[in-house]
Amino acid sequence: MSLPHAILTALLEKPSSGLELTRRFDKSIGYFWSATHQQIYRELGRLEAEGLIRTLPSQQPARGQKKSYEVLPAGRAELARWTAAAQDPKPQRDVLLLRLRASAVVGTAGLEADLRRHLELHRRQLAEYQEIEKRDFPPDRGAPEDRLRHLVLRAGIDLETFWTQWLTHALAEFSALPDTD
Amino acid sequence: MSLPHAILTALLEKPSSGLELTRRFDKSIGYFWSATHQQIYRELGRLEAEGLIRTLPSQQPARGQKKSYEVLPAGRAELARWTAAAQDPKPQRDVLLLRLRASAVVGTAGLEADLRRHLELHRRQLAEYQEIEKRDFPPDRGAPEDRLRHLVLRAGIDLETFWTQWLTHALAEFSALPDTD
DNA sequence: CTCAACATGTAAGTAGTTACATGATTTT
DNA sequence: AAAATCATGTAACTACTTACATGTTGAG
Repeated sequence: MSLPHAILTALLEKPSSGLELTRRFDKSIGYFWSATHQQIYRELGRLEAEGLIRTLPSQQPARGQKKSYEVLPAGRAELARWTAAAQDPKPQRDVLLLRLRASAVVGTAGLEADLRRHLELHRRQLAEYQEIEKRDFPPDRGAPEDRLRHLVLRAGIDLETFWTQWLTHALAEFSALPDTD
Repeated sequence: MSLPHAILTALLEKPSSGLELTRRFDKSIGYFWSATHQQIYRELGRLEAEGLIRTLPSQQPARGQKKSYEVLPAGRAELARWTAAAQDPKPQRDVLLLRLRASAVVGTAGLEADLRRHLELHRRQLAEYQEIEKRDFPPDRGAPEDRLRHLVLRAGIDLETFWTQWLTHALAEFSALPDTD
């Protein structure tokens, strides 16, 4: 049950319409919680039905017409409750590691090329994060909210750094491997 | 569509029954692809219907009675195909980072305790991985399959190392933060 | 003979994905 | 007036989760 809370956070940062939220989920929040526009519209409907958000006044609801939402006090309270509540980490799911393990059994043919591709993708993502860090988080210590957001970005940067290093190491191992296929 | 391939890999490593697979998914493969026994039984049924696996001969199927499976040639071929096929990395989903971002808006009350708990969990997981590394992967270079499996374990170790470091850093930031709640 | 542990399964619900539908507004 | 883009939505499907059901085997 995280998508509704991701949306509440985004709406508290700035009231938005469904499509605007979708765009913001394509960057920023979407870096660690992705969502499609279908998910978002459905969830906006639910949140409104539960009285956690409402459409901005002075907007007639109509298909094809923009409809912006804002968070109600009950929504903010629910978000605070959820943020503070203990939650166990979800078990990892990583397809690439699974494929590597499978390749130990059925051979590594074809896998190396995709590792290379992933390395390139992670390098690009890392560069994008570093760009954001340079732009939005100058070295002087900012307001507490900014320091928290910087922490989140740091996690993204460090994770992408891990992947680029690990993939580089994996590719080096691959080239030292006899062709097993 | 990764679960069936995780199961094929596990069965190729060693023919097993549903419960045995469940146990192995609680460690080893489950470290990066978790699954419950319900998922596994359902998937075993599908894989058998598709002709990718079969029950070991000399076993009468009966409820409550152990039923072991082995991979058929078609199953091995499908696993090899899937391993070699290019796949985009799935977008990240991390609840803890989402909660941290929410805390920038609704306050950090309660979150610190859970960060501490997560740090402890990741430390334990890291210790477990390092134990496995010491036991199963001695420093001399083993067979190619072992080197591939070691690579997978290295990813687990490095990821847990990242989390312990990042959480330590985050907690240090927290204690330097004014109470915003 | 009862109880715990082993073993396989069914049912119902939630979350996420993919494909498609429809109206409104702006551009050419 | 046609095409592109903006904007909101429906429908169907797949994967995963949670709760429960049922039979078998071995220990005390």
